[in-house]
Amino acid sequence: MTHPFLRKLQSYVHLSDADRMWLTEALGPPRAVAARADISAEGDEPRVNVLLEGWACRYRQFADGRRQIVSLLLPGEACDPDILLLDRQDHATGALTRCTLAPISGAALRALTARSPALDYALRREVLATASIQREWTASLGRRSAIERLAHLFCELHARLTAVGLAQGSSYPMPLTQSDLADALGQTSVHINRTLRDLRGLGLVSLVNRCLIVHDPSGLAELAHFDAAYLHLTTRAGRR
Amino acid sequence: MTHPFLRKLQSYVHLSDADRMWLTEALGPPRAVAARADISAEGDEPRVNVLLEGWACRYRQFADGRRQIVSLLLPGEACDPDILLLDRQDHATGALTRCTLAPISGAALRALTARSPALDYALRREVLATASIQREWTASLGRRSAIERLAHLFCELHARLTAVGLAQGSSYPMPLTQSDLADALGQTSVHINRTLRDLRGLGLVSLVNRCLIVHDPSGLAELAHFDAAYLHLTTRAGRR
DNA sequence: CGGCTGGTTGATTGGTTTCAACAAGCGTGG
DNA sequence: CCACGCTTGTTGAAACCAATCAACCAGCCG
Repeated sequence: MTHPFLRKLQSYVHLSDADRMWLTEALGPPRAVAARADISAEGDEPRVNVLLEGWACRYRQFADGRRQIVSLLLPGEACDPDILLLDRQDHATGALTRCTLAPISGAALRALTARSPALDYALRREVLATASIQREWTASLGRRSAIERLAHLFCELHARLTAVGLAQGSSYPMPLTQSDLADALGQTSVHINRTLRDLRGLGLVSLVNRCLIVHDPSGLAELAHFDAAYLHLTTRAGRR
Repeated sequence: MTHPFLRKLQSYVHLSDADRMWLTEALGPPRAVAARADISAEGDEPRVNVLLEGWACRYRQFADGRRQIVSLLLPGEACDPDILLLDRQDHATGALTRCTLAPISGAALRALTARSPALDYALRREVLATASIQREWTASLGRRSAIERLAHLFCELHARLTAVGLAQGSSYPMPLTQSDLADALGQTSVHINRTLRDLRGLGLVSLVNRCLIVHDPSGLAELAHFDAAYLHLTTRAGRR
């Protein structure tokens, strides 16, 4: 059974059978985390976890209750391996749905990258892609309107989920609540609701049963000015 | 003469004399870039440059002219070394003032990290700090009000400039125009102007002659809810 | 049944943008 | 030398996008 972490890394580079075996062996015993529970808190000792199932996020919470989701973590994604260099985490990680995640120890990680140049490359590239996504979010929050922002996120999620084989054609699971979307896009849930209605009214998407259906992918991409280059997925693997 | 790149890396970890020599030797011949000129464009072949003098930024420019400055680069900072793994840049880099920068080749970089664990650590830590700053900017753009955002940026710049020895006490050079600030904070220059006036009215800062004077550092930090932890500067070196 | 979460809609407020005009500084060229 | 254009900063008035406040509904679960 190929897990999404393999799929994700293979969207960057071809992995040999040995690579795949090593990578799978490096994962510790998976553990489950309840929806809405914290995976790690600010100030914790850093640890590297790979998300095998479910959606999670990095977030910052302010004293007065305001919350900003800083990045979304989808199945097959991990937190930055280099984070082990720090002695305390600078942000919290939370489960948005029920999640299962597998730890990788620092030693296992070092062994992996020492053994396989391909894995080393794939892991570094994952870090670069994460940074690039973070920059794109910065640009979105700074300069895109509400409807562009939401459309852009939907496009991004479509591409990222497709890369790990979790999208069915032009629709995909959408477990986020409107509040979660609001916290990710720097808005209120009320306004997300209205923007969602507008997108529906334009015939671009509909959201039923926690599942997003993109009726007009190119229309959505055009509205959002979406260009998938920043995700750094290799087109072949990324497409399917 | 110690250059700011040394200062910056030493704010993370102690470097031996050999480390300092190796690092200095790794830098190629410095070149000057005019203010407002591009250092690299989207789609360029990636190269690692260290900024020795002047301020620069990473930015994204949309087709309709909207611009978002995604991160600021201060003297002593470099672009992500791992970027060499990619075949095209996903963002543009521009000089905000006249800059001088020195290239580091991939080979020189590999030699450095192979020779010195301290340098390897410092460079990785620089990457982590950059990522952390990027997350903080995301949080700022998403959830902070105009005045908090500006105050937070001023606090951040004070800490970062202090780390490379470019702040004089509680004031520092501020070469950014109000338009630049607007593009960094996701606002219009008109509103930056008004927000600046508000900060001045509160007696927190004043901005004269391209130099920012912080009259009430703790008041400014309190308004911004600023906590320097995310910069990952070691306190001693960071303080000076 | 009652309480809770998540979604929906309307009315109102308010922070920020947009548009517009103008002043100050500064380099350039006639 | 001064006129001119250009950039940067400043301020006012109006328009607008999104937040806030509030009410209500549906589904779910103890």
